[in-house]
Amino acid sequence: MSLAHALMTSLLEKSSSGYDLARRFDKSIGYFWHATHQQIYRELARMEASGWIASDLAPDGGKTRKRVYRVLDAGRQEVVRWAQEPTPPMDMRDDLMVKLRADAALGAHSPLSLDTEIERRLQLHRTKLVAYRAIEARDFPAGQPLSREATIQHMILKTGIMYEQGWARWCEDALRTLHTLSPEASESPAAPASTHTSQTPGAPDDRDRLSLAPEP
Amino acid sequence: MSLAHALMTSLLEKSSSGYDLARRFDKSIGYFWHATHQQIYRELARMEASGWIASDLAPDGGKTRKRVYRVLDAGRQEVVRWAQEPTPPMDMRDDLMVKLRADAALGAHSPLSLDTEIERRLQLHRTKLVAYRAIEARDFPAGQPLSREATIQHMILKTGIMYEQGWARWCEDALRTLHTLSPEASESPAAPASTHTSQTPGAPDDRDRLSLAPEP
DNA sequence: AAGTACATGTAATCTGTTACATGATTCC
DNA sequence: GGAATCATGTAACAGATTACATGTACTT
Repeated sequence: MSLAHALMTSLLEKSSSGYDLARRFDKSIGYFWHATHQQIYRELARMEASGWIASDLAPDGGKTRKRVYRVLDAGRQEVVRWAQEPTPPMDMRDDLMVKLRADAALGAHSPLSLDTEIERRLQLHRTKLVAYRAIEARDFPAGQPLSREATIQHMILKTGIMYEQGWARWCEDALRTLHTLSPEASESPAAPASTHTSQTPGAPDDRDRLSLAPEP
Repeated sequence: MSLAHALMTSLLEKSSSGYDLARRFDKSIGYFWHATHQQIYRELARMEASGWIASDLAPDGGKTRKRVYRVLDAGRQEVVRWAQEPTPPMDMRDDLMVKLRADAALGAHSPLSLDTEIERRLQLHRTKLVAYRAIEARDFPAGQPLSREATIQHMILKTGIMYEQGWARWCEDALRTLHTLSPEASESPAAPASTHTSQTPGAPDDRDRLSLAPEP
């Protein structure tokens, strides 16, 4: 979550202005985590107020308003502190999961045609995958011994590859499953035409499929 | 993002009060997407104002303040509309990625000991994986023909399994990589003791490893 | 009688998004 | 000279997080 720490990490790699930082962020960490220039400027101002970073005017003789930020020692220490505190893994929070659940809840009557959306997403994931693989081939040629820094960066890149590949495979799988489902849409032995999901009141049917309660 | 739609989906599956919804959400969709009771109450109020849902007092004769929400037709239509509009895949935005980059940027001098954190995360992912697999065995026994609804729910569950498995594998891999790295921490051919990352000013070294710029 | 779980909220704060504003510089 | 892009910001709002508040019902 902490954008400040992500920005400082980027500044540790290279001191730069807000604008440059925004561009660099977009092209590196931003592939995992997008931030607008607004957030970045606001956060830079705050971090400077906290004494984590400092800025100098660009060495272009005042031609531009550019201000170059660098990480101070307090900032460096803060990054170290933060890096060592445990953080929970992110939720996957993907709309597609909810849409699938909605599709299941609404039943075969309402054709949500999620396959179009999944197809679209498949293309997105494949595109990213190709891009990542190109970087891998360019920056981490096989067989070469890598420095500590490069090894870690390669690790990060491989995470992106794993992620996109996982989703691409998932999309393919989902499409297959949906296609086996749609032809016999109205032939399945589903409950006939109960438009509303409301149970008979008083019946405490709390046993959802997919709920994570261990057997009582 | 749209929490409202996620909540309506849950209400479509079963009408319930804010409190119950919060609990159910936590145990189903919440495994992918956490929401606090605050968000839920606020959102319920808004959705009622929009005419998407309506509430009745619980059929317990006013003993409790419980209000049971159900989805109205306008809400149902809104879910359908939303389900068909394209949504971008979520960022992965995982702090671990940034921490790894920080580790690389700070160099081998500062021992961030990320392996402890990764170990911890590995346990979390394994725990979830076990839980998901238990549900799978309970609710989707192999070989049984499933209804349309159950098939979709199984799909969602398999996504969770894929996700946790992917991260668990990643953690194992990362630990191995880090362990090959740490013994010879100071023997690698790294740049010697340049405490600051700042380049000689004027040298526009914009060629970050791991940046996604296609060859110029 | 005291404590836990139920049930619903207000308020403050922080993070994220969108729109608008402004002036300088570089490219054509 | 006009357009694009560089570079920095203000303002307003929407969404999420955390802390606090309040009262009832069930349990021991």
